Amino acid sequence: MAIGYACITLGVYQTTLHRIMAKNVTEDKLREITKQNLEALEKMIDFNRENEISLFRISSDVIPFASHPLNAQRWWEEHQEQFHRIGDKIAASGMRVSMHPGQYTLLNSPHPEVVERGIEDLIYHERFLTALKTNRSSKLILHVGGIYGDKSTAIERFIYNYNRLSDPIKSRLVLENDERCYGIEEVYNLGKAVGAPVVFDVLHHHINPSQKERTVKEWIHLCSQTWGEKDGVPKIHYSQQQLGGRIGAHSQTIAIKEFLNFYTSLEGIPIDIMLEVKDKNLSAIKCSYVIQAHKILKKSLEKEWARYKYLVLSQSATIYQQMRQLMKRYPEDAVKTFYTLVEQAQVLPLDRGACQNAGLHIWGYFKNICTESEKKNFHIKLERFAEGKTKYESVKNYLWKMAEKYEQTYLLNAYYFINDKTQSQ
DNA sequence: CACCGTCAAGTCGCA
DNA sequence: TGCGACTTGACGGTG
Repeated sequence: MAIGYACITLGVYQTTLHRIMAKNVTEDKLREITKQNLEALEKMIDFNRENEISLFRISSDVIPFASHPLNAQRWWEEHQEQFHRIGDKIAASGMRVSMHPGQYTLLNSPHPEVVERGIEDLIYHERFLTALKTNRSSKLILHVGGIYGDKSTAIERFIYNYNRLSDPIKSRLVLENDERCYGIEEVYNLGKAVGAPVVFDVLHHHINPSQKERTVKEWIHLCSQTWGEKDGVPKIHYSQQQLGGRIGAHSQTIAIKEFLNFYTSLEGIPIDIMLEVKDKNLSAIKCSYVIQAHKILKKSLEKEWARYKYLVLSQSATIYQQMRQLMKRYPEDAVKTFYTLVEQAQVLPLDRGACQNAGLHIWGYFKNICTESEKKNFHIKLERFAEGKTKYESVKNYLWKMAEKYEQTYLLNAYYFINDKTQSQ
């Protein structure tokens, strides 16, 4: 039973994936970005290991233009050493990694060239997971695709092209219900027909339910049976609706209460849960800690507190104090209370006073080591923010640059610096 | 340095 | 018939 997150690790230094635009592509730049992105991936894997996250979706963007004619490099050979090192870390920690080709990867398009590009993309993803020396429980998740005016023909085309795929690809492919075209019943039947396991996506199912009267738990149970022994623990996707967002938009964070209701309703069906949520690793750690609260060491929650504290302080000094006291007393239900307080802080509106206060606290790291002009610059920026003349981002950006310059590792891994305009308005 | 338009790909739905 | 949404934040050009 593992809980994981997808593609991006927030608030962890140098885990950004880099890109290049088609018009700027050169051999050297592709090579450089590939190397850099593999280094970033390694740092994400390190973070997951250090925080006991054993389920992770690797971004398709690690290799730029991976399945595009612009990139003819044999990256899996050129960067073999990096792949092996990352793969060893994954294996050593018992982490399960997956990949999820995007919305442009289609097996059932009526346009042959679209299908061929789709197959190329699957070859890329399979090659990536194999370069990491993962076994076939490392999955490639795929949607069925479009309807093109005639669903049954579209499904036939899917089956036809699925059967053209190589065995290594087929042994990794898993099908997922989507929010528009193919509901779980159709995907389940299709999975049965081609012999592919099925991932049940809770939010997609909610938006695009199948006709047949079955409960979520029954569907999850049925889908579990499509997973063979070598496919690993059956997996589902879980996300929550962003309030006020487009239907199907993923929420900023996973609300613990709602998650626990869902989790309890499963009554211990053995599954892995991939969270699809904007705050990524933050929710993955939160959810996995909350469902096994009694097993969580104080040390682990202290690590979380270290990452959250300035973010909380910038939202509310009161909640910050409550959490400080909580960590001091550390009562029986500390884990759940901790995240409940974090959630309370997250929904508060922007409070310039609290932001200013947090800025000053962080400035404490620099006030005795900085130059006069840095000191002056900071106070000007903070002042301008307090007067409502600039965004908090400009203060944060400045503090970030200072943290980098003076190598304040503690700050470089603080959630305070996560760029997210929606989080603090 | 701050700001903002653009981005490799396919399909669907709407004007 | 053509364009925006989907999703997303980094890139990269401009002032």
